[in-house]
Amino acid sequence: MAGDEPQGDAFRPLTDIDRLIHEPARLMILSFLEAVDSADYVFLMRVSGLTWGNLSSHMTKLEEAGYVTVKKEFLNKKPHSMAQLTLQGKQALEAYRLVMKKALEGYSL
Amino acid sequence: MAGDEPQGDAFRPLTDIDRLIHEPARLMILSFLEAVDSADYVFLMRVSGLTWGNLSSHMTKLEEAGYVTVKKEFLNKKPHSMAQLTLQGKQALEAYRLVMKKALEGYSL
DNA sequence: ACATCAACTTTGCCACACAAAGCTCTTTGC
DNA sequence: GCAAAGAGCTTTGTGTGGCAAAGTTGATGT
Repeated sequence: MAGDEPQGDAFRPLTDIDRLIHEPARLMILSFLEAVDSADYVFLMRVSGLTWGNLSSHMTKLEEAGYVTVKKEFLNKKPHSMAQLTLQGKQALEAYRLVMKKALEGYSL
Repeated sequence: MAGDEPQGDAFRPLTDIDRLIHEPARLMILSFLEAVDSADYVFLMRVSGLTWGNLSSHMTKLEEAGYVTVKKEFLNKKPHSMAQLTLQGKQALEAYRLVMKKALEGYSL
């Protein structure tokens, strides 16, 4: 009795897409982190155009999801946050890309 | 003085992506409508897996944005809603796809 | 000493996605 | 022929969440 819906449910890949990655700001951040492997908040802010507040909250969410790790240290007596993509984050990003690419192809009936 | 940001602002296509289309349910609906050119709510509900309530509110938003037109008539004494993608909707969808595809390529620095 | 700036975090608000309830007709028991 | 059920929606309610504004903490000018 698996699959309540009669049929055709294989035709909506977007229904359970990863909302955490789907948010544009976060997709940007993850993509950048994938490219550079490690970056500090100042760089991420510059490159993403986010404010400190938004960047901070997005990073917290990504960290809680286990998609990034953030190392906070003091660099010449100033706080400094370094972010890095985790394996889990990389895999989630890949999965997201697959689903999204498929959805962007459109449906040819 | 155009462009407050020093530079590099060409490197974030996602900042002003169309949020109306970015919503998965709506992207689905628009994609389906593009394929069939015209569909009723029952079909859209089946194919998208949305509830009546959600479909209704999403369609209202799409209509208000001018992305679809909805014609409501009585078919054998029952209400019947037919939706159709507008030119504006088709163009917006195309623009969305371009931005999103670019973003999914990732950033090679 | 006071203000300012850098690097954040926390709080507050507003929009919005989803669910639950409501609404209007029609059809189906009984 | 009348009540209950169902089809086809719309409206209301509610919780999540993104963004901005304010707050925090310490170092650095003046």
